[in-house]
Amino acid sequence: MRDVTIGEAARESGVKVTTIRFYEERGLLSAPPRSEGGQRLYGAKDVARLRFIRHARDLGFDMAALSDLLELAGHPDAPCAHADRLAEARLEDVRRRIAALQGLEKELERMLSACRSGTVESCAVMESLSDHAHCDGPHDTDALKG
Amino acid sequence: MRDVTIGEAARESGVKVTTIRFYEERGLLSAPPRSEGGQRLYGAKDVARLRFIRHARDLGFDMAALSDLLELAGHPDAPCAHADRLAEARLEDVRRRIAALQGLEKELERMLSACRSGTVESCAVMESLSDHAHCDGPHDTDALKG
DNA sequence: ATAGCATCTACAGTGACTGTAGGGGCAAGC
DNA sequence: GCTTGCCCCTACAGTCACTGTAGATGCTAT
Repeated sequence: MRDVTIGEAARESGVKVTTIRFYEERGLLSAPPRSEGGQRLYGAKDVARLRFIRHARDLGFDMAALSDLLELAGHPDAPCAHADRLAEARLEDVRRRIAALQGLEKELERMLSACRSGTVESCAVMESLSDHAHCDGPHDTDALKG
Repeated sequence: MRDVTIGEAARESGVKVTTIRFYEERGLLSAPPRSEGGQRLYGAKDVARLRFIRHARDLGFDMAALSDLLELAGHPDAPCAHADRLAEARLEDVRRRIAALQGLEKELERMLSACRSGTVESCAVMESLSDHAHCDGPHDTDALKG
């Protein structure tokens, strides 16, 4: 378990140097020992923890959930129901986001397919944005001009 | 075109009171006239502009794109190619996010379906997070934001 | 006149970083 | 030994698009 500098830990884990220091400040990572010159020295466990963090962040877990997950990781004998719940909450959130984005995709497609590259006045994109029929309330396209 | 207070403008447009003031500060909305008591007074055009802003924000346009769109809205004779490009960029971004999130959805589903509610040590969720095999490729962390 | 909500300004806080300024550490080449 | 050049250090400001707060004032209804 040789020690590596923050730069190498960054390269190995895929977490940026500044972000590693930020995680240390936020307590996601404990402060590592330092070299005589004051540089941080990381071992293999730290790098593994960084990779864990990065993977979880990539999956959309926020830092609060990450704290929980890292706490759990330190207690392998505990029941995993908690981790399970966190993952389920993530999955629900991801599905909600997908549904919302697919709605946007449809609306943007509709806007673009109707665009005839004329002037702004008759542009479907602008009309679409002025038209709040898909949100709520009345619309008044003319009121925006001038 | 009767004038309304910020509260009513908020109700009619669906943009919160504080957010309206924030937009004014950022120049998305020009400073409206005031009542004798110093309260902001909005006309129908302002409310329409707020609805336009809200709709565009809902569709994921950021404030820089919004400035462009609002500028365009003021020049109805200009060609609409610019608005078109903005919408296309939005659509591409939305599709990238959807693809990224569907990847996450699959991974989370896999994690959860393998979880036997045992201990953390054998929990598929934790294993999955520790295992970086599924995430070596280039990453699009942005896909998770917003 | 009073109650009670709406509005005002000004500023701090959010999440998860990113960027900058101004310095010091460290290995290689001269 | 000295310089070059990259890596690292701390501390703090900036990002985005708001949200929240405090304390004062305006407006409306009773």
